[in-house]
Amino acid sequence: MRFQTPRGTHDMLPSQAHAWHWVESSFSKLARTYGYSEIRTPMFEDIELFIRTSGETSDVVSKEMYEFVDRGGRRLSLKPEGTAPAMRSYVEHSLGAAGGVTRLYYVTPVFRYNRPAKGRYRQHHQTGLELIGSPAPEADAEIIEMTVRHFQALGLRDLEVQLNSIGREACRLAYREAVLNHMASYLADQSEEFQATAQKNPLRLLDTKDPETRAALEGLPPITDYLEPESKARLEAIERLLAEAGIPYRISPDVVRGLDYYTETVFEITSGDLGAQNSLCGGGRYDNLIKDIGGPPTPSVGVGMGIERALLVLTELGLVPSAEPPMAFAVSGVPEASASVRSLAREVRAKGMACLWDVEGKAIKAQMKQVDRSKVRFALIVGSDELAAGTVSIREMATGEQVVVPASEVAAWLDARR
RNA sequence: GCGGGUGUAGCUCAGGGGUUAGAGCGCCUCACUGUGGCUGAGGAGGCCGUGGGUUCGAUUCCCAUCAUCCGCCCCA
Repeated sequence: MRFQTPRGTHDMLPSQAHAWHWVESSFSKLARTYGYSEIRTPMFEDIELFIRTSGETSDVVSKEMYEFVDRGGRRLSLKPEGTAPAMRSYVEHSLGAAGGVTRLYYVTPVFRYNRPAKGRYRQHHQTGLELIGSPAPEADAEIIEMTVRHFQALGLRDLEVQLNSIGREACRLAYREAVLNHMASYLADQSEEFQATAQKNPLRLLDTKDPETRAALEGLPPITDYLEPESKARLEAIERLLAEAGIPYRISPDVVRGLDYYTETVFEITSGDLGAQNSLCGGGRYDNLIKDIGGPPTPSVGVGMGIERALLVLTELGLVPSAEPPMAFAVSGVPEASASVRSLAREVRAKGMACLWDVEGKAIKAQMKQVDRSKVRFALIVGSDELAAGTVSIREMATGEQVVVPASEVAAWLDARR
């Protein structure tokens, strides 16, 4: 019996590790420059946390959670998104007690039981940002700007933020009526399931790709026409702030998001290089979430960014930098040189440079082959001549040039060339 | 959850109802004599995804299943 990764999951192989480190470290570095601190929460939570926040009727909760009952009878779910767990922790540990706003970032796997496709996996990974405790539009803009800066730092250009506001409760109720009235004759011909969705959350209809539904939506005023004055002012303020930051954006009435906790601001960034799953990130404001899970009313805004999707685009565009080659490989030309090679390797490593060697003590030819394969920059060769003279022949693999250096100076010699 | 494509060597892929299933790349050995790459000569490696069916005979045809890819839905 041979085993393979469960459906929709992937091993992160050694050949891909540096690309992941690159994205993650670029992200965390950026987050820290804005004053964000990392938070790590468990891989699973009380399932009720997600039902309360994302909403019973959301796709994520209704059909995509990895839920299970543990041996103690607790109903749990692998985390399907990053915000609710972070807010659970914020409330549980009273992270807001210090006063002012709280800025958090995270890097986490998330799990959704959906059908795998390009850019859509059952376990994928997200980087995320949460700015907790401020109703200011400057907070919304900071999150959006950071998201753009993150993708820019990785080398992506031609990014366009798709921004929208879905208003507060009163606005959404009014808009729901408007959608249902506008679509009444069209809906009458649709399946019961489709009608039920339309009743429960008419906003879901707006981002459809079905041409007939699109046609039926023709002439429907955007939700932004129904915004309360405060919401409208917020949206306009965000627009000004983005313009000030030089960030291209577009108001997209179709962007509505699939999680119920969003209020007012929602946004996405999409990529043409991704196919059907073209969203690189999604975020927005969630002013009621913390209150809904038992915390104090705490207006907040955040974003989640997909690492796999970013890597898909970056790979497509050839923007993933190649891994830095190891510095050296210590080769023993004769068996007696073995101890010298080990001590040489130790000295190089002590200076913080990578140095490999052949634990099996193979013939020099075989070792040189390993040197070639391991893509190191320098081979440090100790044969009988070098052993007698207390020297090392250093061969630069790319050019074949070779110099003789006193053994005691090798580490410094390499250090000067990195 | 629905529709379609694809599963043959480590990788990318060809093939085809009938004795030992192929290529390129990769891997191993040897030659080029303290030293990799280049070249030449050898070699290893496949229950043709899995289970059933049709057939004298299946890796090839049919069905199922699993995986994967592309759409739909949804999203990261």
